[in-house]
Amino acid sequence: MAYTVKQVSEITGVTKRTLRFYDKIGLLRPAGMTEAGYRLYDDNNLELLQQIMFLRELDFSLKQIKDIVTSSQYDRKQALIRQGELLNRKAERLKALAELAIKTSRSIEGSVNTSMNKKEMFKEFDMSRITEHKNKYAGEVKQRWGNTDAYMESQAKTAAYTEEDWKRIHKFQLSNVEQMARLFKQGVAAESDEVQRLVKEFQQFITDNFYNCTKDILRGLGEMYVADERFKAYFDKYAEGLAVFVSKAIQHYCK
Amino acid sequence: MAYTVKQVSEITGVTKRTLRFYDKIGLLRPAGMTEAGYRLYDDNNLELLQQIMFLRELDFSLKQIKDIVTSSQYDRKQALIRQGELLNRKAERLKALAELAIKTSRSIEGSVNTSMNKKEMFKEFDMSRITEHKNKYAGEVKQRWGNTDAYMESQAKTAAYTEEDWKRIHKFQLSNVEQMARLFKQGVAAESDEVQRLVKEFQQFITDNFYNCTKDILRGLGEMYVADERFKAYFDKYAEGLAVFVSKAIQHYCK
DNA sequence: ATAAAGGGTGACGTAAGGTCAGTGTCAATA
DNA sequence: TATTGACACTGACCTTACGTCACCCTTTAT
Repeated sequence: MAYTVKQVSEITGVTKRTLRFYDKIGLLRPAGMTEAGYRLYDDNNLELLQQIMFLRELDFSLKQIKDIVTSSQYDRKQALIRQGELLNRKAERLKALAELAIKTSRSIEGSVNTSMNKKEMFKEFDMSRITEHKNKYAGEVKQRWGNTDAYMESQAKTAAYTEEDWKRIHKFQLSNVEQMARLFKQGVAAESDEVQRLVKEFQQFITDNFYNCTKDILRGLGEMYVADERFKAYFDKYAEGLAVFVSKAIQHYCK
Repeated sequence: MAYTVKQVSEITGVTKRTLRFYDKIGLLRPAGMTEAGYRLYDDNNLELLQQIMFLRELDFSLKQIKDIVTSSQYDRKQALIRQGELLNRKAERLKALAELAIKTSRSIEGSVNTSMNKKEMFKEFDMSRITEHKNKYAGEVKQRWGNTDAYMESQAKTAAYTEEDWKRIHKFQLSNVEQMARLFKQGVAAESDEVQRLVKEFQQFITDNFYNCTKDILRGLGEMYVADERFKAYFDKYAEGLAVFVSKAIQHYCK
């Protein structure tokens, strides 16, 4: 079953522009294209789109949504159940707000001011409880990702690497650490733009060649560089104290 | 009771930046200013802010909110009651979505595809019911505003009209309706250019001689021409069914 | 064969703030 | 009295998630 943009738009209520946008940012890539470059969606696309819409309804940003649904840890069935819970929670918040509105309206006796407590007037608007759970949900996926998953992805990727690839990788790694060492010896701060740029390059490098290196994972690496003697030795070979320096730079970058 | 930005921010959960923004766009002007230019809010400001937050929760745009709360027709108590209803409606939509999520999750049996109907998968996302009511709410205020206001404008204008003016007015009205009747009898469609031109002339005529006849108001007139027996009789005197014809022409024009 | 309907890209616009830089003010403390 | 830290101000630019517009190409129906 292939659907054109228009059809998808009609089935789902999402505008054509939005579909093109989601394609562009890589959130929802159509399953295929015609020769003329027309987008063609399939049933999987529709299922994903439904997921996206649920998550949007819960006010996740598109970026977060992308992280969530592209995680290999992602299990649609489990996700739907969690989403159901969160939607209920949100509904309850709205119910409470509705009650507050009614209650407030009753506290207005004609022109007499039976004024409510000010804080009470805004109590139900508080979103922290929901936000907290949202973060937990977004986190749940990422957390596990960091551990088992990154490793497996890395294994899968590197299995196919040629000698050429490995050369390239070593070359980059060497260049990156040498630049770090140079700046470190020059006394440049770990928080400086130059150093931070190197950290960013490093993160991108890991992502490109091994696994999706999120900030959480990167932070983990940074900690390891000082905690694990082998890594520490590797860095300190270039300059005494470089491990700590790099670790600091990474911590700062991940804030 | 005067509150600083920080205090308001703490009581309501709205950020300082947002408060400044609302001030800038004229949505929530602080009751006073210190000599140094510090904003000072009072209890009325807080009440208004609560209103704003309710309306935001209902996804009204700030512009709409401004229109609503600055309307002369605005009655806070009534508004709170309406808002309570709308919030409940929104909560129910979320409940339905939650159920859909659960239902969808159950339709996934391991890897077996008990696929749901595609349209069903997106049914509950449809916002038209809520949007409709929202428009109604935003409209309600404007409606009354438009009417009473147009009426007063009209009164002011016509008070100064001479007999000469009235003759001119009657003449136009007669000519307009007669042309309508002629085209109608000839079987010309209500959507045709000729008829539409007459409608446009009519709108301009009202605007010039009575009050600013917006499309909204014109639409209202069109509805009245069939709903109100006296108007209906006036038109049907020229030709049986003319009232409906004119009404249709106006509806088409106002799209 | 031609028009209408649908598709494409790219550029620009918008709403509702967030973020940052630079500066002024107030209350309390040293 | 001087200073310091919290709080305030403005203005400029950044961001997200699209809408809108202009302009051009395909597909389908007549």
